[in-house]
Amino acid sequence: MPKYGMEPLRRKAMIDATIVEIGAAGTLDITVSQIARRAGMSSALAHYYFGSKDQIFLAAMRQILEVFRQEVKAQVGAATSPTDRIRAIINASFASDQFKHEIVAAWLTFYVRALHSDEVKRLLDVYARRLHSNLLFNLRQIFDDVTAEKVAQGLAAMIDGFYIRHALQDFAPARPDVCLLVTDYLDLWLERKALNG
Amino acid sequence: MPKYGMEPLRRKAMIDATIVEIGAAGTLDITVSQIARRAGMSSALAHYYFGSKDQIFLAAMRQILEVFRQEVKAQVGAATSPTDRIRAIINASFASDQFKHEIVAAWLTFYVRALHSDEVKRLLDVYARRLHSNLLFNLRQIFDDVTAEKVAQGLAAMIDGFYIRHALQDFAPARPDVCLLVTDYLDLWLERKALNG
Amino acid sequence: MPKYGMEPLRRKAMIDATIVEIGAAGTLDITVSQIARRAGMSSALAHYYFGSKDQIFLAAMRQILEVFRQEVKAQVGAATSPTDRIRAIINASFASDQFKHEIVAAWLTFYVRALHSDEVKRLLDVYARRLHSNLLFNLRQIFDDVTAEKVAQGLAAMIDGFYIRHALQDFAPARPDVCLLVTDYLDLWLERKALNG
Amino acid sequence: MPKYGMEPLRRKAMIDATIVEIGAAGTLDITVSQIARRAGMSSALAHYYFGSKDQIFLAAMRQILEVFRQEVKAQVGAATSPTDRIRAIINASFASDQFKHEIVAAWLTFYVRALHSDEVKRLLDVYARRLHSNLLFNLRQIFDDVTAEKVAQGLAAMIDGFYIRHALQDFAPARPDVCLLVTDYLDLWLERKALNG
DNA sequence: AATGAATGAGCCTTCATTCAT
DNA sequence: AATGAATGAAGGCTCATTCAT
Repeated sequence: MPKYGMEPLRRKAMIDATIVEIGAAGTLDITVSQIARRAGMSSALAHYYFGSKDQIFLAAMRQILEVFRQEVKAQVGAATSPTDRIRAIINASFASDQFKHEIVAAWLTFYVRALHSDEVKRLLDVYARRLHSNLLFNLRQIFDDVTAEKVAQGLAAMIDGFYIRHALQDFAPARPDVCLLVTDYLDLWLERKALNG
Repeated sequence: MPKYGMEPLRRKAMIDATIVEIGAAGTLDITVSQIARRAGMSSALAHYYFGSKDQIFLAAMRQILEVFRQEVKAQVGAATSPTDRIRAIINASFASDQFKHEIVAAWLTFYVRALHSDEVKRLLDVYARRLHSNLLFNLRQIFDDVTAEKVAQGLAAMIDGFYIRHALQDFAPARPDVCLLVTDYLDLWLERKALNG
Repeated sequence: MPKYGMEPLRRKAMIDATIVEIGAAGTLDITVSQIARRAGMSSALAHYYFGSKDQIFLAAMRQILEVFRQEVKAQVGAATSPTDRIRAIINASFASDQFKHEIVAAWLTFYVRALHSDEVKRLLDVYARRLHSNLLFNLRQIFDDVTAEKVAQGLAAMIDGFYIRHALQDFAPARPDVCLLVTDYLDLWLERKALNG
Repeated sequence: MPKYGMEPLRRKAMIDATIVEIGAAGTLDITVSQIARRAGMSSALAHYYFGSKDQIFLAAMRQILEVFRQEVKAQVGAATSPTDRIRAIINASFASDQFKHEIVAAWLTFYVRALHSDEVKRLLDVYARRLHSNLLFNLRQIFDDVTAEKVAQGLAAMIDGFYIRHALQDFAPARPDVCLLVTDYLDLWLERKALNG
């Protein structure tokens, strides 16, 4: 059954299967065979295309980060003011795609993996820095530099926090409420600014 | 050379070793033998006392949660007003003991484990609910119920968010700054309340 | 881009690549893919031409033996007396081509392979018998039959012995010295014969 | 079925099984499982005791070399003159134990392994150097230094050569004849010396 | 003629767990 | 109480070989 030009399809299938499998299992303790089976191929073929289990995971992570990047880009692109752009970033972070069970599970497992894999840590860092500079750039058009930095940190922490709580706690607020809460954090700062001059 | 009354000491040694080992390895992918070696005993004995690897991890987690509970209790007990008590909870969450590398690593790994272990999930839930009701109880003495709930959610998310960022990002703010940022979130709400009457 | 009449070239390329690869790796533990890559083709094509890995090795071995046969033939052909012909055989055995690292490695690995491959054993046997009868034929013109047999055995053993030592030991004598030592063995017998009448 | 104090027995069993298995298979391409099965244990236990396949092979090789060393020591110890001691070394090299099929197979495979394993090469080197200095020491009491070196090289080569031929060729001379042939090489040199004064 | 694609079989190694002492 | 001994089960990875194109 070998066919030509399968590489991109197989790679895509493996990456998707990896994310689904992590979600289903809730661990990185999943075997290459499991993933390959779900992707409809032999584990040998998975190695043929990716070289090693590590590379499979990295590819999956890259895709998740890339999809997220696109989401942010799209939402931010449609906004016109700094405040709107910040709200767009927040919304993108909680976009429904990102909030699917398996994606959140994947994020979490990647976080853990970052603790002892430099490659994974590097990838996460890229994401974190991009988010940070993105927020900071827009916040600086509203607040002074020191305040902007504070708000950026606070927003990022809140986003990550809700993300994780959503993954783990049944009584965590639902997506729309989460968006409102984070957006409201920005509003609180805007109010303080208005108050203090 | 077996001795009497060793059980509690052995268990304690294993639990401590588990936490240290998780911190050192940055994964839950550590073997019972590794832990046992660090605790100065054979892996067979570890099984004798705990029954299974799962139970070892659960015991370690219970200890971490218990230590945290004590920390909160102590700090909150010393406070006299609702606002102070909330600040005490925040401070306790970022107490230096909790912020040590290995503890944060352990937390993270437990989060992941919660994704597919009901037992772990239950334990985490207990912690989360306690924190939540603790915050809520004090916030309700300041804000109306709806607002209190919002602030509680926001605070909890921020705490978790900073916690994780601290574990993973080199450029995350340091402990004192983190405390200030979270406390400031409470202040923002107090200011809004003062403004709106 | 398939071409006509490629078969002999491809086969030759594979055989040469096999010998080089064995020399480079120092084992028979080399993969068909490695050889094929070095020969500039796909492993699938290698199978197409040779059928199996075993056949590839056998072909390589046949070539080595054939080259050696030619070498002996050429050198012996130029000699005119029995003594000279024997010396020619010795020289041919240590001809510089035969003494290259990869060839010696290949010989050694073939020896081992002979232990459990009848086909390989048969090939080695052909070589050994030819060498033996070659020596014996000439020795019989100098010595009585019993002595000739002894000298033939001794010479063959010495040749093989130096061959192997050359492959494995840093302090083994160099090629010219080896030739002298083996030739000298013949001289020792000639001297004894002269002495005893 | 675990019992105490099994380590030495298990190690011995594995080493013996390794040699037997190499002999039976005629390759180093034997699996740890095969060896372990022949030694009556699980492959996991084999790793428990040796750590890796490589270590198993090295241990087997060390034993073969050690047995050979003992053999030489015993035979040489009983001799009284330099000539006798050299003859003893020759005899030891072809001692019946050393000439068993599986031992010869093991030697050969080790030779090959030496081509790409420094550890194996080192072990073989130790053996070769010991044999060489052993021969040289005694030969120097008979011949001048230059001649002694030549004879030592010639003897060593002959020994190795017959060894290998014995392993591979059906028509190679039998053990007693081999001994005589090699010893005779020494005699040829003694005769030449007597002749030349 | 030539190759990318595909797989089954197998190997080394690790590990949680149990058992005899 | 404590441990060395022992194993079954699995997992990642490799490779000769075959198939579709």
